[in-house]
Amino acid sequence: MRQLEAALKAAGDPTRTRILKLLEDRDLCVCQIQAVLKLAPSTVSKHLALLKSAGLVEDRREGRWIHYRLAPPGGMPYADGVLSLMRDVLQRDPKIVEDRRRLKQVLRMPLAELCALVPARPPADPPARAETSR
Amino acid sequence: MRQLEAALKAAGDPTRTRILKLLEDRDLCVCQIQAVLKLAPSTVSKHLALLKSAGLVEDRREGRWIHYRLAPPGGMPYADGVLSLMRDVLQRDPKIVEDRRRLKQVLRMPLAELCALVPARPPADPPARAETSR
DNA sequence: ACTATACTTCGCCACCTAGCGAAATATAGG
DNA sequence: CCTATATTTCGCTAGGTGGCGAAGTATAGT
Repeated sequence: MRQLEAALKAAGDPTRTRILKLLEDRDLCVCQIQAVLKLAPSTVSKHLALLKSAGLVEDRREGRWIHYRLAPPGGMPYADGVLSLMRDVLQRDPKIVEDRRRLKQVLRMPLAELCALVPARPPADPPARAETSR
Repeated sequence: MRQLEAALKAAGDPTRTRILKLLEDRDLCVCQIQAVLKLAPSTVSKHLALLKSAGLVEDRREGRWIHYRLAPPGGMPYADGVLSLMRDVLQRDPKIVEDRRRLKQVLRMPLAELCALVPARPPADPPARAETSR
């Protein structure tokens, strides 16, 4: 029962729902997900950890990056059911569609470039030697 | 997306999961559910209200009693999916099995008797003319 | 009308959770 | 080893949630 609860709670948060829908098409590394969701890295990381502990996703290190993908069938007992439910759902949801659109753009650029700009800064961000602190 | 979230959150709480599994076999009134779960009436009521607002159950007044049942297909968009997921699941879970066992006993007695003893009082409860108020 | 009964609503409390930024960890490359 | 980068962990805060009891609402019966 705990496991079902974990899977349903994991899927039942809107941010994590968005992550699951993003991962439907392809594996993604944290910074790509972050670029689409526009949330702090720590926040994204926490969501991914929770999804993983619920058995809905798995991760795999690839150099400096950690790629996440939907868990394949046969893992934790209720993950399959929840994942296939999620797969059938929200295909036309505006937020999900918008996320997919943004993902397409994100996938255009190499990881190295992407992660540099991911904190969602306005395009122009001159170094601006701020000597104020210390 | 809000509706999917509501359905998943509704199903993702262990107490509400137990309620949904109880309702699989037959409609039940609040006091029957309460008798099985052994929770305060206000607590059960709140859970039922939440399940209802998520579209997972519906209610129907029957004299003094309000009966709840699982929502039939074709209601809120994601209720069906979540309900059929729930139906396939936890059939052997010890808590669920125990609930079903208790439910069988509860169904043996008429509603009138049941509700009287539901607050889980010790068997003897003398009237004790309390003239204190008014 | 009043009382009793079945439920719901309200107010409260303890706990959990999503978000952030700062600090820690891990890998790549000099 | 040292720096840079990608991700996680930690500490915090604001808001959500499950439990309860008390008070309110609705129906049945007198």
